[in-house]
Amino acid sequence: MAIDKISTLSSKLRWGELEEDDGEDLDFLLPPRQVIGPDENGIKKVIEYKFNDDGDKVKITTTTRIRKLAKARLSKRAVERRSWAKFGDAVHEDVGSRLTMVSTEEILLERPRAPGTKAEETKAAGDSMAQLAKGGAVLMVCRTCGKKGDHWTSRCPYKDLAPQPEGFIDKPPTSEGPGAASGAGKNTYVPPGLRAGAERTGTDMRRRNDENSVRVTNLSEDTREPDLLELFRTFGAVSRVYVAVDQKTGLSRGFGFVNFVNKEDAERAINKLNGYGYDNLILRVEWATPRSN
DNA sequence: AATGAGCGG
Repeated sequence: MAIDKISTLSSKLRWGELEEDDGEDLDFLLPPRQVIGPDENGIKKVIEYKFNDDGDKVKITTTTRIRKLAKARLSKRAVERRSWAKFGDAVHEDVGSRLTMVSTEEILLERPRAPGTKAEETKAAGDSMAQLAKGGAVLMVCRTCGKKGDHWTSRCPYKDLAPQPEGFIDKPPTSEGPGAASGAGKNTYVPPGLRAGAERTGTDMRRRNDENSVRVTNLSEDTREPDLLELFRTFGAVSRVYVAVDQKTGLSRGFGFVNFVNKEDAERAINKLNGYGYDNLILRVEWATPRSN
């Protein structure tokens, strides 16, 4: 740092007086501060003017080296990166001017999917959009027969006729049939027991067996599901018991259903328990008609 | 007298 005396204040303006006056600041009398550089060597000069304690006007030159110091801390690679051309949002920035940018670029993530299914998906989405435009909701498209707005896959009237989905990748799906139309089963894992050629037992385990459903009416008001189970399980495996309960009052509505795994057991239960006295009432036990939607 | 809830894409 260099300090050069430039001039001495006039006798009129004594430093001591100035300080004691209302702290008046005479810096406005001084030339403005100047900053030169830093140059290519990282040399930066700051020139400022001040009054010293004796009231002399002095020029203070401060010389610092920035770049050199900074460079010493940077790795070679980091220094090299500074010369890289800017790209993206920083393309209009000067080389070396800014090291980081906040990216506003949109990144779309792709869902990994087997190739070839994309077009179908897009098309299906398009169909849905078209339906929405017409004002209809697009819930309920049967995956078995492809019919829209009529039934869920689990209630498809053709579910027993439809070809079962083929096995895993080693067996390509058939190109015709309603199953293929909906794209169901394609590249989808199918458990061995359900693959084509697997042994089929008489009962289809994927379906809830509403077939062996028994309706029980004239139950006393305090009969609950555990009671029904106790009463009916003596005839065979029971898959479900249900007692209709009023949603508001929580009171039993006096009837319920019992589902049997085996039809014969259901039949025997009906024969034995219909007309049977339970609590203080005579039970009615008969086949239940399949429930509506 | 009386025929269930809820689950989806």
